[in-house]
Amino acid sequence: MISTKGRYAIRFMIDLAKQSKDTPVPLDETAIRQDISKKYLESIVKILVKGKLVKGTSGKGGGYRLIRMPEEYTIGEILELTEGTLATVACLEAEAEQCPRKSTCQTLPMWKKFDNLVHDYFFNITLADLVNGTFDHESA
Amino acid sequence: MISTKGRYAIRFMIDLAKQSKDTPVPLDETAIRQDISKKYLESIVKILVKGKLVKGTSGKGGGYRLIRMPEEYTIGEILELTEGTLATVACLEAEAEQCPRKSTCQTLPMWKKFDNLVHDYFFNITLADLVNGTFDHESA
DNA sequence: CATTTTCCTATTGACATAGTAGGTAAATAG
DNA sequence: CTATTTACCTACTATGTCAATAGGAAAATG
Repeated sequence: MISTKGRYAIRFMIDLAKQSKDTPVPLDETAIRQDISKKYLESIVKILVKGKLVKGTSGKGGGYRLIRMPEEYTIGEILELTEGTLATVACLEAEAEQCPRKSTCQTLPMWKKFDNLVHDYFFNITLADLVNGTFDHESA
Repeated sequence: MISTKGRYAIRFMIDLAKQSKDTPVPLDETAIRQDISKKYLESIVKILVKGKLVKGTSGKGGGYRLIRMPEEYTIGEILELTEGTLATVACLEAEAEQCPRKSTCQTLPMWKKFDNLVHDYFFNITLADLVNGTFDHESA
């Protein structure tokens, strides 16, 4: 399950991509436009700043802006950063210790293949795809 | 993220499929073989019984057995039952109320397509695939 | 009737989710 | 230089789920 953290983060970045010409976009505006609690969105944006996906500038006339072009962000990296991991089962997480059943486990191949599927899906969608609505057309 | 509930349920059913000739398999044995806490496994199996995926018989000589042939169970239905849902985002859950942003949401198509992907994946794997290790060979 | 087994209810500790509250620091406009 | 706007930071809370554990009641067999 993908939580609001990841989903709001994506919507925030779409909003940035659409608004920002040159000037940074204040959080208030995005929060209102996207109908997300400002305080909560703030905590999510903090993750994006730390992860160097967006840049914030303080003070009057400040706000947030993207660091790269929308085409250069994959949805996968946004989700991986905000959700902590994109791994779908515990035994495939990066920090997971080796499972003793690993060599004989009859379910592991299924999880591995699934994990690849998920990974491939989200790392092949860019922020630009969502902004342009390109995605909507190419999908079934 | 798929929790132990779903993963243990699948392992439990694989175990049943492998053991059961005619006699029911007691929970103790599966718990030991699969190295899962008996009491915890019990709570998961209860869900499977209620969902009519397995049948339990009490008393001496009792235990659990599959109701159908392994080929007739999909992993999708096991996961959907034990995990409660296979929906990957809240707005696509069955009980979800209509999102007001639905018509204009630029992320919804992505989630929908992803949801279909997940659904298709798990509903096209049967219990028999895992038991036979067929899955292992056909996968990358 | 004793034993084995499932079936049922309740509780627990740890953690995550989805926020809220209240402030400090930076930058600009007047 | 000061008021205002904005990001930045720490802490708290309510609710829920996860992964178990505990203890017994009911059913079935030998």
